Amino acid sequence: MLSQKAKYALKAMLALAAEDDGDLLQAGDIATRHNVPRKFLELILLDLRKQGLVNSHRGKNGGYALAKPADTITFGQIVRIMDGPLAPIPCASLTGYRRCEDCKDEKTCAVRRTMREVRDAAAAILDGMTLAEAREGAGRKTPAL
Amino acid sequence: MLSQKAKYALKAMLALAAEDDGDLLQAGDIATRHNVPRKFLELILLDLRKQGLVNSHRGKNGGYALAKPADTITFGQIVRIMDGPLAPIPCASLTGYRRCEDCKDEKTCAVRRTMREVRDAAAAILDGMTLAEAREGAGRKTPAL
DNA sequence: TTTATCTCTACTAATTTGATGGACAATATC
DNA sequence: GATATTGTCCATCAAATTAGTAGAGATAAA
Repeated sequence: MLSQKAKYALKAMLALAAEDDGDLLQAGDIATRHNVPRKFLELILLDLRKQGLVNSHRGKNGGYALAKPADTITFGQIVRIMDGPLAPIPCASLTGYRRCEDCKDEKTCAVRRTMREVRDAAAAILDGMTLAEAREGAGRKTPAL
Repeated sequence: MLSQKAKYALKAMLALAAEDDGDLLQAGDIATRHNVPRKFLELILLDLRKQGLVNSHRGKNGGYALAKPADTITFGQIVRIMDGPLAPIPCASLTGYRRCEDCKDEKTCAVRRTMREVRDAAAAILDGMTLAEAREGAGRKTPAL
């Protein structure tokens, strides 16, 4: 399950991706426009900044902007920052591998094998989806003529 | 994330699938062999029985067996019983659709579109994996000669 | 100096998860 | 029929996670 936090993060990043390069967007604006609790969103943006996905500017007329081009930021990066590894089970994770305490033989475990497939499929989709692509697909900032 | 409950359920169903048809396996046996807390496993098996995936027999020499052929029971069925819908987010679910409260326009929502893809990919894998297949892949009951 | 904004820490209420314990019901065997 | 064994069912519980909220402080523009 995707947490609310991750969902809000994706929406916020899409909102930032919709801005012209360098334009700042304020937490309050994003919160209002996307029905996200404001203080909660601030925590999320803070995380995203610490992970280098957004830049922030304090003080009057402050706000946030993407730290990198929209076609270099993927859903996968954002989801992992918020919710951790994509794999349904830690023993099937690449980025957060952890052995199952109760597992007798990992090599032949059908659960693990199958969940690895699920992980790979999810990773292919989420790591392949950039903010830029998502923005195009969703309809442009300036509606088509 | 797959819950412990779902993981245990998959392991238990695989254990039952490894038995010869009709042979009963007791909760205690499964629990011991797969390092699953016994009472917790009983709850799981009860759920699986209520959903028609296993049969049970009470009293001495009682136990559980698959209610249907192993090639007609999928990981998808088991996981849905334990953890609910496969979709990462309810608005992308087929079996458990629920609108996002905060969503302005579902049709153009890139988060939803992408999570639907993830759901479809996961469903394809999990609904395609039967207990029979998993059993073959994992090595047979009687080791190869 | 004022005001608007991000930053950071701490806290909390509700829910979910992962169990455990015990009484009861059914079944086989002696 | 008594006894041992097994599933059924209900209640409870501790720990973790989730989804926020509150408020003081830092920074920058006007």
